[in-house]
Amino acid sequence: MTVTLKDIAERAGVTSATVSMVINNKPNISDATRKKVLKIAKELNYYPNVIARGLATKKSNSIGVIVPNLASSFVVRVLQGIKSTNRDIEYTVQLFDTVGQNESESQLFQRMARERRIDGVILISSTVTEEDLNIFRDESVPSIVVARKCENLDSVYVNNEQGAAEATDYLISKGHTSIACVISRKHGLPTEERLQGYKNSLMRHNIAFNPELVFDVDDDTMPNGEEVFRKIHQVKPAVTSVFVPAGDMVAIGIIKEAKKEGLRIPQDCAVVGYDDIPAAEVVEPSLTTVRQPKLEMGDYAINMIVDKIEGRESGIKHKELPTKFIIRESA
Amino acid sequence: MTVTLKDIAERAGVTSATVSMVINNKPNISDATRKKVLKIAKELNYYPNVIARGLATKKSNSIGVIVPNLASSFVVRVLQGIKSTNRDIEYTVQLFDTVGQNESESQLFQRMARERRIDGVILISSTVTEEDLNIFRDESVPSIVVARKCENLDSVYVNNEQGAAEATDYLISKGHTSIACVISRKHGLPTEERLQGYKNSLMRHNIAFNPELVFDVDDDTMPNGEEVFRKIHQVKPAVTSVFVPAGDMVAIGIIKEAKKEGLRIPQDCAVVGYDDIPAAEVVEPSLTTVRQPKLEMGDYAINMIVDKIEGRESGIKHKELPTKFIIRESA
DNA sequence: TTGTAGGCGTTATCAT
DNA sequence: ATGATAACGCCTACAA
Repeated sequence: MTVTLKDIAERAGVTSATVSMVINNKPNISDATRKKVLKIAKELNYYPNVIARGLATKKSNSIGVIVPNLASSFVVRVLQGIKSTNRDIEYTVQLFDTVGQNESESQLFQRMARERRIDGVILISSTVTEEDLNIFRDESVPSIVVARKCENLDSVYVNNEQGAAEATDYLISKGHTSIACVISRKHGLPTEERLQGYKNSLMRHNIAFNPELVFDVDDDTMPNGEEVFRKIHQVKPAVTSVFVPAGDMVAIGIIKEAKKEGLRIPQDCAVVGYDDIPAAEVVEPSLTTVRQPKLEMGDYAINMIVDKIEGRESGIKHKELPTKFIIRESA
Repeated sequence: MTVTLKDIAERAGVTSATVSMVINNKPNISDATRKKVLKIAKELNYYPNVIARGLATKKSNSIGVIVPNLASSFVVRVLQGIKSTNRDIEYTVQLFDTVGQNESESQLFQRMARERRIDGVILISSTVTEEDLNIFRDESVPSIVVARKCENLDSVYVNNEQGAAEATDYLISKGHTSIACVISRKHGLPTEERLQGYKNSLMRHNIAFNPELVFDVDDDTMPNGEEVFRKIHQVKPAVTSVFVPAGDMVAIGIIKEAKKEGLRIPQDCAVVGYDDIPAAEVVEPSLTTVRQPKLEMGDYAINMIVDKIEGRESGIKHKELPTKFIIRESA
């Protein structure tokens, strides 16, 4: 049988109100009853029913994390950051993904908010539209978006422009002037920022931007990288390096295909990826890439959202984290 | 303002009881009121408060997933399986990990159950003791354990013995008689099973089991693989192949180190891993390995737990899934 | 310092 | 077919 406040109250000879106050560490309780109540609670192995508590307090004590796709190692890594910080926090994490769902992120969010399932949400998604993000602001549930800069919503993101510029700078410093750029257009804003960083770097070094050196890919997969390199390889005069904001798996595919076609990396063609996934260290030559501080983003996001929920913060906050350029062998 | 049953009831000129019945699709409601109520609900953008509902029905409509460590790609993959099946299911997934926590899996489970946070739990963990698992059985909340065979609890797992035997068989069929085996003892039962499969295979082929060819490693990381290969390389007479139940990252480390020491893979030393992680395709030569049906395990687990929660299943069920031997270049 | 009483939003059991 | 009413377990004024 499940034990409730009332059970404890009866045994202790007090009312459930008193027991409640003891359990919640409220002041103005005599030491004697406090001790007695706690003792009995322990004996009975009492745990408060969080649902009843939630109804009374209008809090669910849980935070929703909405992710586009658990298959993405980026997303998982941010989630790890969230969870490991979440350790010391009394909120439960509810996980939602939207891939293959008929509900959009914002619809899902709205429903969760209205159903009072969650006290706040962290949205990890680069693909929502600005318009959709407005729904997040309109609900009375705090939310923060990760990996995407966003004017009128809390957000934590990296400086993609700078990360991409740094990578391009590096290639240029190695003497490259013909640098292909492989992006993933459907990933929206971050892609644009990275592309801009690439352009900025070229411009700063007086290298003309050539739209024909920009290649588009659908997803961050190895086969896509292999395929795109075949196209890159046909460009005349030959490019000597490839920067791959689309992601490390594409970059790895490019390396594989380039080697297969007899090129030496990085001598004949240098490659720089984006993300720093585990496989980046495995491929040969190992992949030079732009690392995003994923754990830190998760960490910051959960702290921020808790502060919001508990009213310690108000107003819109933005946190920009730096990328880190990881030099390995491929460039 | 949040809209409740009562709000709808007032506008519709009925009581909240009636509205409740409409919302829940109960029979014996006149078409007229049903339509009217639904219309108003829609206008007001009503969503039921799941917490209040939970209190009344004594159900939280959520399932806990307890994982040892989100850093493990195995765990994440199972989680993916859970989530993608979870799509069509009205249960919410709450994620808990226990790494660095002072609560054990079973304590956490007990608390979640008693707090009525969850209607059922999926435990992905190979490291809990049999004893601890008893706590799971004792609570009145259904639970299922993934990746670990377990007598008196529902479970879904792979036939590790067979998977390991198959891998070993393959190496033997390639003419190897001196096969090192790299395990991770701290991972308990599955490790033992894999080791047993390795032994069985040797025995069936009349090859003496040599304990000195068994190496232990702490975690599934590349550096651990590199380190252990240095030891393996010192064995005289030289081994010609390595089977790595400890996991693919260790196997990849072994390949790297072996190449560094001038060996050709698989000619001088064949390597077989365990898990089939993404990087297995990336390493050169690509890694022959034992794939576990992770998505399927997740899929089965969530279906099973929902069936249990809803009383469609009772009694202890076990599901054994087959491993799949993936032949690539490293063996 | 403790008890009383009402409410949180739903569901469910009886009546009507 | 619908309405009253009492749970569900906890919290929180307010009263004593």
